[in-house]
Amino acid sequence: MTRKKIEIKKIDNATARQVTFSKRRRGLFKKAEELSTLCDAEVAVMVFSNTGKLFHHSNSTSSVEQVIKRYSLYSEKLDKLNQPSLELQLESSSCAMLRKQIAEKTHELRQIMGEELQELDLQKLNQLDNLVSSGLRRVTDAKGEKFLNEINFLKWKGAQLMKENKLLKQMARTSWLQTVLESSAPDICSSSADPPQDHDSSDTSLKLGLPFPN
Amino acid sequence: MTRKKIEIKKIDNATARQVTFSKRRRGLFKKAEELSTLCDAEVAVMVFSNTGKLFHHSNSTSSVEQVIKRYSLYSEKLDKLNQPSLELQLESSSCAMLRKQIAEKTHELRQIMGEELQELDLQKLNQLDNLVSSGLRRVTDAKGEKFLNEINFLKWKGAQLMKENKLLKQMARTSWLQTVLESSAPDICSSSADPPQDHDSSDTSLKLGLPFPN
DNA sequence: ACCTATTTATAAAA
DNA sequence: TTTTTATAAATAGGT
Repeated sequence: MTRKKIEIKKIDNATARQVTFSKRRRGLFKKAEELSTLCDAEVAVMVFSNTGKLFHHSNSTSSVEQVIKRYSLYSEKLDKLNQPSLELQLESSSCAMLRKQIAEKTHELRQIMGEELQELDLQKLNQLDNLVSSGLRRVTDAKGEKFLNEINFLKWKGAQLMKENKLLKQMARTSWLQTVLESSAPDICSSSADPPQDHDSSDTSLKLGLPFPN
Repeated sequence: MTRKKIEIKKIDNATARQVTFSKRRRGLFKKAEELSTLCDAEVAVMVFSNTGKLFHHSNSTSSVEQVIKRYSLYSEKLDKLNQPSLELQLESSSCAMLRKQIAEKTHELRQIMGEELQELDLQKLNQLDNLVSSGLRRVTDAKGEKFLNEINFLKWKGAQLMKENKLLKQMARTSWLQTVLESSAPDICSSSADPPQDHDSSDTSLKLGLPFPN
């Protein structure tokens, strides 16, 4: 654009092209800077040379990254381009895989619960039957064992309480006797004879096998 | 930059600023276009006006998005900015949710198959037992029905084949008789008496209830 | 990288 | 916004 007007088309001479690239790139960045300063605008410029080298510029108050981020808010296309990029692709595909796995497991669960069986052939049905049977056997066994354990524990606890109770009863009688012996008033006998009866009733509940005396 | 040289600082007059913004923006984009054409470069320019409006430009052979994508390959920062952005965040959290769901379903399946039952209390175990029982009942029922259907179908098919066979036998006898009557050589009788015996043997297999005569 | 003739961009005004 | 126009800025080609 001086000495001679040039046509705007690719410069054939590689050296000339490189020189022009440098000059005009600087000019472009300068113009960008001026625009952002004069008009209080946010400007970012990205340039890749034909050799693949990257040059970029943005106004001092923001980075190219910030401008790109802001740009992405305006562009639906950018999301589409970014989505299948690098780890996002993996993330997305892993998500799809996870969904598939869930679908499979859900289906498996349903078949085990006796739904959606039409698609299975005789052999598969038989296998499923065996599978669920063995599962049920294990669950039932576990249940039986746990119930037995619980029952045994309760029985043992009952027996313990019964023993304790017996002991307490004896002690109560003894202390009552002592109280009687220590005290010189004979008329107390009839009124303090009731408490041991309470002990008896709670003992009865234990003998009937109820979990707790109260 | 004509009529009067201006200082490069924010233009106070809003109208003048808007005019300059339009003109210089166009100038910037033109310069960008020229640079890309002359030097075979990839150029993208993004501009946000102080009012928040977006303008952008890129050379005709590529989009701003493409340039941003290429730029992001050079910038580690960009990934960090894009990763926690919009739907990717959702994607990531949904991924976590999906993983959780899979873990739950897997656990459920294992418990149904009689594993990892220690954590269940008596009531839960009983519920699980009932659940698996009802599932097994449905599976077993489905299996029984399917087997019966298959057996009935095979029986019916066998009966059909038996009928067909009988018919073929009759036809064969008839045609053999005709052959005998038509031919005047009496010594053929003994040698051509064998084929009907083959028919008989296949009949026998059907009568025994084997699925197919061969 | 510098020079400079010439083209381009653009500030101010309409 | 766009056009006009005088002038500043950018730059092609040469060194």
